[in-house]
Amino acid sequence: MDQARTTDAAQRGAEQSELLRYNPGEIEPRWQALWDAQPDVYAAEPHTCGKPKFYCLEMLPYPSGQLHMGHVRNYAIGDALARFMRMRGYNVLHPMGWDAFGLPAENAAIKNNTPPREWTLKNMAKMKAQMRRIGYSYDWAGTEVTTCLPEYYRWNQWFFLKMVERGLAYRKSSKVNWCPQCATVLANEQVVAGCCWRHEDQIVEQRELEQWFLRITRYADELLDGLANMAGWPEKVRTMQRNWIGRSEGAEVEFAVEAASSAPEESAGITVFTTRIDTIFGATSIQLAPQHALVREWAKTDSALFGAVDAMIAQQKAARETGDIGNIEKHGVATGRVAINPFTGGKLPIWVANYILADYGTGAIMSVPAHDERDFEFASRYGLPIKRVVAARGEEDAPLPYSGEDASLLDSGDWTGESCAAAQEKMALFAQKHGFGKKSTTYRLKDWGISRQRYWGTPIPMVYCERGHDGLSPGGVVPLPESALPVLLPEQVEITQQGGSPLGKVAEFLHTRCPVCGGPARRETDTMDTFVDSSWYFYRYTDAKNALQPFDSQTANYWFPIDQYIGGVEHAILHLIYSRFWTKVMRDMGLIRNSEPAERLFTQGMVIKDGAKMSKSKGNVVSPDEMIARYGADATRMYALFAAPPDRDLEWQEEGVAGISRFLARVYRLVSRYKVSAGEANGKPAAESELEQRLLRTLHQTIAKITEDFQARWHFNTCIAAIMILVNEITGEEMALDRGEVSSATLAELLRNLILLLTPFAPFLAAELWQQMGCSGQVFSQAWPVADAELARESEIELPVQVNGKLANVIKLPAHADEATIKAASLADERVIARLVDKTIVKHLVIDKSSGKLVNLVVK
RNA sequence: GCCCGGAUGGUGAAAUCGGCAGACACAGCGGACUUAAAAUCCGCAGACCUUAAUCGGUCGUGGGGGUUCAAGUCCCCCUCCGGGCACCA
Repeated sequence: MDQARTTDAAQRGAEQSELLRYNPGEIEPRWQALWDAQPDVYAAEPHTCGKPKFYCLEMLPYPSGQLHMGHVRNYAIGDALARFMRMRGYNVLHPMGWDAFGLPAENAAIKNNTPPREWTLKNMAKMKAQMRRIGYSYDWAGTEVTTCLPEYYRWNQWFFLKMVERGLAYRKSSKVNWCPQCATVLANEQVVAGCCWRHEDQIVEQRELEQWFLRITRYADELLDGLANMAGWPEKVRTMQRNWIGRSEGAEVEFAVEAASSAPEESAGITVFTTRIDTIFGATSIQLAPQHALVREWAKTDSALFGAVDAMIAQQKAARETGDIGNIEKHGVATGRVAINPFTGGKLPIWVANYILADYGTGAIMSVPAHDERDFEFASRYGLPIKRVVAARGEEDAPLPYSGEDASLLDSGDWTGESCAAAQEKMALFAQKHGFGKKSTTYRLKDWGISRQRYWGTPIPMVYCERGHDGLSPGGVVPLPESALPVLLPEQVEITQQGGSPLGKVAEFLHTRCPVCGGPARRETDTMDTFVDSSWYFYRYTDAKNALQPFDSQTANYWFPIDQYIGGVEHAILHLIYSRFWTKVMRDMGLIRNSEPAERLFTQGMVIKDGAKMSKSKGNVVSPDEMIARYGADATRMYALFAAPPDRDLEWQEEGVAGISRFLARVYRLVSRYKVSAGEANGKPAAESELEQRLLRTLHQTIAKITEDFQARWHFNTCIAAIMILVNEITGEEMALDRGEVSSATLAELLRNLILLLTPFAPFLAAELWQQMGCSGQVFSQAWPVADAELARESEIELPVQVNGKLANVIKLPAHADEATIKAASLADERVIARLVDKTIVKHLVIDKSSGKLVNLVVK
């Protein structure tokens, strides 16, 4: 029988292999051309359509010119979801665009002598063609946003002016990362281990420059507190943002400085920031950052101090530049001055130390060696006293330093015996009441410096009035009126790596008139950080062609918040914090109602090859084009979903793509072979025979599994495995199908639903087979199949029987068997009986859970 | 140092609630078909012991302990890998 069957199948395979060969290279471009010819094929419907809305968003790419596997995976996930939601009856917005400003375009310009705009637009066209070839269901015609075009970046300028008005954009002098080889400022994310991302041996310098900043710190508390309610975001991302914002609640305390003999009139105090005011009775010195104003003052008349301070600043700088600031060896020098502890009246020596940061807190600390590891290390080195003032109950002699807070105070005056938490509160209030301190909160988050000395970015719409005219703010800095927008980025610009911002060398751009007094003025020649572009692009998608506003509020309010945002975890901090900030600003401007941009965020894993992230330098890059040429787009994207769950890293193995391609070929042959008999179907599918019952049962179990998974776990790998099981089961019965043992209506039901289940994963093949089956309409517009629980139900169960927790046998029973039947059956089994010889049954457990039944016999 | 992830066959992985470990694939092996190959189809496949072969048995989810009738899953300790933060007062 098996022999006959094998032979038969082999012959059938041979005879049909030519005729029914799956040829994605022919099928896919044919359907692509058809869809490309219908610009609105994936367009969202009007808000009045009555369907629930679903905004499915994937992070927009930088147009490097080549789609990489990370993109393919990211977009395959989003596209599967978008297609599923459409079939589930949602009005789906699924847009795509280009994060088109940025340094690579300038580097390419220098290298190839191609204008950045030309290079960028060419790359976009190339990548768009790649995306269309893969069959992603984007509404290109309705939504495509290109951030380097004035239709978009004019609104960056508009928002900037609004922020100037609201006091959210300001100019100040600040330290920036500077790469001498690139001759430009680098964004923080472009500094890798203290070096330039493009020149790995080039240490990034700190330069002092006048910069534009956005006051993101005004929203620090809201950005932090909001994280608590963002259940749809991964905990990991929320934690990273919490760390990044770095809120520390504590107190500021003012220490008076005792007049020194050399300067009897001196009176300035030192304000320290501390989160542990409860330990103040244990303070044994004051430590100042080397850049502290008082230190600078004292060093003027103290050359020894001056030299020491200079050395410490150099050490800090070096450590910061090599990324070793955390490991700097602690050094300090006593100033000979003395501060007064306002709580105890005690005298504390004032030191300058290289481990104190000038730009955090107040640049000054009270040193409590007994309860802070760093202070302990420092005090031990320099022989400063160490005084215990906090201990957990019964641990008064535990070794120091002890930095726990689940403890109470010792030797702390009126506060002795208080818990740390209570003392922190009470002592801060006490300090406030007596005028030498207050509660205070500091943040790690700094205001967002957006100035870039680059050409290929959004011009900042400000001018500097040369007459010293004072428009709104001091120094002749004048915002342009809205009517002057957009400030166009000039086209013919010589891009070099010398002499500051390239725009400064374009005379017709640089020289302008002051909008207030009409006098000669100079334009701002820096451009905006590209993270500005990506902070609000997803609002523009909802109304991409609006020439009068960034977007229509009503439209945005219909679509927002984004229901699902999908992208790489590498954007967890910068892009995703800036986007949240921008959303809050727009809300406060009255443009939108939502406070957060995205309800749910999904971060997919990286694509790995040979154990490492794909990169040119490692030479392990797999080109999507090559995969598509060899196996087709359906196989390539389906493999990206099959090889691992989407949140995990994925090891790219070409053999796996080939495997998926073989699977799709089997589906193709199956449908091609039975489409005629299925096509003749009339009447309802019926589970008449046992075989029909079995096939329909698997079908409905598969439908249920995939439907559920799309709404919860997104384990598309097991969804695809379930489809494979269904296909294996049907093809395993081809002999029976050939003998007509399954009604054509049931066959049609099986094949049609199989195609529908494949649609989110392999849209080309699904479209082709849907048509071959003679079904009408676009397959992706069909309703998603609904699982019939009745048909999915098993008639028979496989009951594992354990003896002392070890499997003895698996016995078959009718699904409806009651507990008595199960017990009897489990005791009647030979293999079980064999294990019960000379034993006494202590317990006879029958476990009945939704996941299945199980028997365990506990014997002695 | 602190905070998140992760570790399961030769490989990618599955096991959603504590209930049959290894579904589904890849690679491999054997067979059918073929002059041959490709393609296709059928089958085998965690390790070890036992056996002529079956049957059967033991062990097995990074390591060690624990809870439980039952642990990949829960608890405690540890190792290694990946990521984030880091003299942040």
